[in-house]
Amino acid sequence: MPELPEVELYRRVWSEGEGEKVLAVVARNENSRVFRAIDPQVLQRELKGRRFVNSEARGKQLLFRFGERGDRWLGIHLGMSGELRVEPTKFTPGKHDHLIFRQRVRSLVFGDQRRFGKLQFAVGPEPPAWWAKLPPDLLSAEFTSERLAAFCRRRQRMALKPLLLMQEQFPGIGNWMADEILWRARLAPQTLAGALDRAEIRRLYREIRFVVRESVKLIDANWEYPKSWLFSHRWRDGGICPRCGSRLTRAIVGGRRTCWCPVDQPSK
DNA sequence: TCCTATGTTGTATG
DNA sequence: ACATACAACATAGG
Repeated sequence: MPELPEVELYRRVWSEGEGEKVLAVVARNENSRVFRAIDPQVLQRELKGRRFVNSEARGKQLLFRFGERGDRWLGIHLGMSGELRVEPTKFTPGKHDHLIFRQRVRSLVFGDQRRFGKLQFAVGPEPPAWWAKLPPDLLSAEFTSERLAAFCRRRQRMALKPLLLMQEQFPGIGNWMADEILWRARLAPQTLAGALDRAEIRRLYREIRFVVRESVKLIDANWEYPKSWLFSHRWRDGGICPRCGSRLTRAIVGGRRTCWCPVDQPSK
């Protein structure tokens, strides 16, 4: 169930194998939904014997580059339950392990229990179109508060919670990050995007950037964050706001589980 | 048994 | 055509 920082963590896991060849490509459960966009046999033919060059994460999307010319591109979206692991060269794959790259001293494994994940592949000198057309990174100069304001105007009837989950504008933001951002910006999740004034847009912008930047910096191996964040208090009923001590509210907003502080984030 | 799940997408509706 | 809402996808765990 990875969001931006967890996806980046997974990228780093596989990066241990960068610079080394893929000796064998093992695709299992070939009818699995994770292969809906590619033919696993093409993957085997095109990547066997190729060097794993490098990798990049943008939002929840991952891109892995292979080949002496760097012209083989593997895209991975982890969906709800995807994971990337490193295992010994010879290990017995589990039921949910769909793709394995065997290298000299390790195996790179893609597993996905619920199979909402998606693999993509392309050959060419440049990153493929589905990668190049991804929206600007939230920490880039392209993501400005003016851009955020324009999006809020266009989606003025949408509540902030589902708004922040729209990957076309907020790549990498997921359910917990959206709650964290709104809590820090002191905005109720049901607030309509079109109702924000200039100062509120500014706050939302600042906290989007803060949560993206700091979560990547602070995430640990257990996927945990400081207790001063909303993060660890939002999962179960009865949680307490780590800022003001009030009882947190949990409800479905925009179809998704949402947690907020009714005192710090009052409805208008 | 029933309910839940950190995501995306296709379809229906206005 | 555009914006919005929601079921569907597949599976395991509490």
